[in-house]
Amino acid sequence: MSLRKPDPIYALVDCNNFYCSCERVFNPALEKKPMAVLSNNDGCIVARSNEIKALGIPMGAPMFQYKELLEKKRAIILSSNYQLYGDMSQRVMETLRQFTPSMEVYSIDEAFLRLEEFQRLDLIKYCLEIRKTVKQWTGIPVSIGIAPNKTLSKVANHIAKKHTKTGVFDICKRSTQNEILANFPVGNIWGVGRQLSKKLNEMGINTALKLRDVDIVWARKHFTVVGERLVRELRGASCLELEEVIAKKNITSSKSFGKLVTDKKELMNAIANYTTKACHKLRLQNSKAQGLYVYLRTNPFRRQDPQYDNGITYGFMEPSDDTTFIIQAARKCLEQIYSKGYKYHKAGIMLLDLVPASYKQMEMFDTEETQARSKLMKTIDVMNNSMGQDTIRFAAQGIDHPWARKCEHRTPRYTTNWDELVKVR
DNA sequence: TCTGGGGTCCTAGGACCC
DNA sequence: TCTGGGGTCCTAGGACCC
Repeated sequence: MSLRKPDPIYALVDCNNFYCSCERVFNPALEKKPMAVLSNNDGCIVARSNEIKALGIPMGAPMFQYKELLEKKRAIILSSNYQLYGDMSQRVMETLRQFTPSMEVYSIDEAFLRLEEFQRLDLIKYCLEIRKTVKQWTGIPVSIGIAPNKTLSKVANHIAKKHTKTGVFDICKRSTQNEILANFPVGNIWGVGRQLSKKLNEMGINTALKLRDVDIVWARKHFTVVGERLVRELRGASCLELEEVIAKKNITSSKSFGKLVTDKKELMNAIANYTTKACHKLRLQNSKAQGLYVYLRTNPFRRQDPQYDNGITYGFMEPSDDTTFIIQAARKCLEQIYSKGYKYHKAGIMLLDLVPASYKQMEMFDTEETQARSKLMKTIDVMNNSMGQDTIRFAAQGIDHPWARKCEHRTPRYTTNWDELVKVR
């Protein structure tokens, strides 16, 4: 009897056209119709139904370039509804957890599952069951790729989505790998972006199979450790681990404005809002930040305007999760980088070098005041969580937000707002 | 007119130390 | 005129992902 741990088996579960599918769950009339979901400020297309993909509209395309075509095709255009998608994502992930003890939530619509424990079962059948359950419990269709590592599970998922009726594909067998990789464009591999793809193609390496079979030392020399790891994974070794708990190392909040902003007060207002949002997230993951980065920039697409792009970091004496303190720090940063006369288009903040909130406090800083403030933050979070975002706000956030952009086509937040529940007549 | 937002990892190069 | 070498830490910037 061998006590050796079985080799890993990964399944990548990926929701099909996730944002579109979420919308369709609550409005079945959208089914089979061409539809797209726009980025935060209705600027770019960030989710496309199959019908839209068929029109050749790429991911991330600026809306204004395709407006005419979309209107002609009578496409349904929606603003993004992140509260809805976030909530639906949680439901999908909870469902997936029923099927394995080890899983990594990789993004809002993807999760890696480890399935080697279930090898005695027919894994394809098992995945079909997963797929059916997710659909039944949440209404969201998913595709599943089964493989010996993450990179190949991405390949398998791609095949599952595009070339199967079942939505499940297994690439564990060597012969299957040979066949699939030979026809898989190198640029579609996870981790091969535009630059790398261009370079590889120029070298004549245009399929995943060709990349798999290059010399490993050569791969390292030309494409660093990243390239070496890629090649190893294509060969079937598992180099990227499952990361079950991922505490973020930084938290960002930034947005481009609805109009160009010149006024320092308005900028401070926006920055206070971003800071508040980021601090809330920070406390949600039980972290504290050790520093802050604040940046401002003009619109690089407006060639006619003088350009400005500047940021500044601010280190804290002590890790903090206190919104009031961090807003003050952000104010100091803004004072330093604000320059009069520019038309600003975007501002953002980043909470840096996060550490666990339990991180040992230096006694001199752990005063009654900081303890009281920490209690205050908790109270604010509890109230805002139960009564809605920004029920309690900080003065610096301001009341009017003339810089904010609208989302003109947002659907109701069916699952998270009492006022917006689905009405059954 | 209109071009997202939130992340990670890796490398190169400078500063600094002995 | 000669002008070390190795190590670490930090930061900026590039590339990639969803």
